[in-house]
Amino acid sequence: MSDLVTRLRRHNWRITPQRRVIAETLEGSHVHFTAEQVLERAVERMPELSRATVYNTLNEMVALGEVLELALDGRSKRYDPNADHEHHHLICEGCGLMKDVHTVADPADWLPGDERHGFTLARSSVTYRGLCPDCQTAP
Amino acid sequence: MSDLVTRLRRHNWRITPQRRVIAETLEGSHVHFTAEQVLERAVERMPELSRATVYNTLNEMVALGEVLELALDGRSKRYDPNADHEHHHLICEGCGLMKDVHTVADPADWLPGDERHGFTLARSSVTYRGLCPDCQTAP
DNA sequence: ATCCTAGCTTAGACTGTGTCTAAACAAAGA
DNA sequence: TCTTTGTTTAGACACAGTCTAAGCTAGGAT
Ligand SMILES: [Mn+2]
Ligand SMILES: [Mn+2]
Ligand SMILES: [Zn+2]
Ligand SMILES: [Zn+2]
Repeated sequence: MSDLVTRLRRHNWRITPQRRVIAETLEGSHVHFTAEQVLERAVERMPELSRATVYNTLNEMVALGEVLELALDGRSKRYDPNADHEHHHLICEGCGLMKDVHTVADPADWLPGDERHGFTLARSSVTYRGLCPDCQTAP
Repeated sequence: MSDLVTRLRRHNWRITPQRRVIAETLEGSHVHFTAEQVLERAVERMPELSRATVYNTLNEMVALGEVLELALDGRSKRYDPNADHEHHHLICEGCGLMKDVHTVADPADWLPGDERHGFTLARSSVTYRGLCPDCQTAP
């Protein structure tokens, strides 16, 4: 049913009712929810669910590498269940709309050796900002 | 003296003593300070300087386009006086060290037309994460 | 079946980061 | 000088997220 739940189960991590609801909420139609948005929606299915559990669970899923944590503006972090598909983000500066996008090559290839300062590279992410079609016409 | 101050002056924006101290602090040897770090250091030169003025001034410099605001983790924003030189960032996941880096091409070229969802692109930024030389040996 | 233990969940207090407000202050122009 | 407009200030406030201490499971051992 939930692909994220099956990925999580592989880490032999206990799938409690709370964790299941949180994972399934996160994976729903719209992605890139904030923790508070996950709570809001998950509470509809499990009214006694607590804020602390949502934050704890999201942090654990990030630590397991099955969810991405996006800190793209200075506001709430956003959580992305799509951690098993390499992708980047395109954000509308007008309305905040966020789309997944795919680049034609690995951004790491665009960083020459003499710009790496002896670092080992683990991951790269690209953020594109602009205006969505709606915000171009009605600014 | 301070290149940032001369850039700011072009916007016919009043350079008050407070704003000068903030701009010069931001432009000092180490870049990518948080607002609190700017305050800490600026207060050494102007003890009566207030926290509100630091936040106000940094936001104004960002709005003028002369300072970049970086929200790369979920913690404090960082302020980058180097807004007139296109560059990206390489961050150590061990110690938080942040280096400026330059890519061999414009990241906008890596995003094909059919991945733009009708957006107009305004700016692109790449964040590379990994381990710095120190953190590789002493993890 | 019962007990034990480790892990999970909870409410609410707490912290860090940033914004807002209202009043005092400063500068520039008439 | 007087007026007007913009700037600075202290502190209250708001938001996002973490921590704590207590209670609650679930599963294993006996
Ligand atoms: Mn995504
Ligand atoms: Mn920089
Ligand atoms: Zn938009
Ligand atoms: Zn390091």
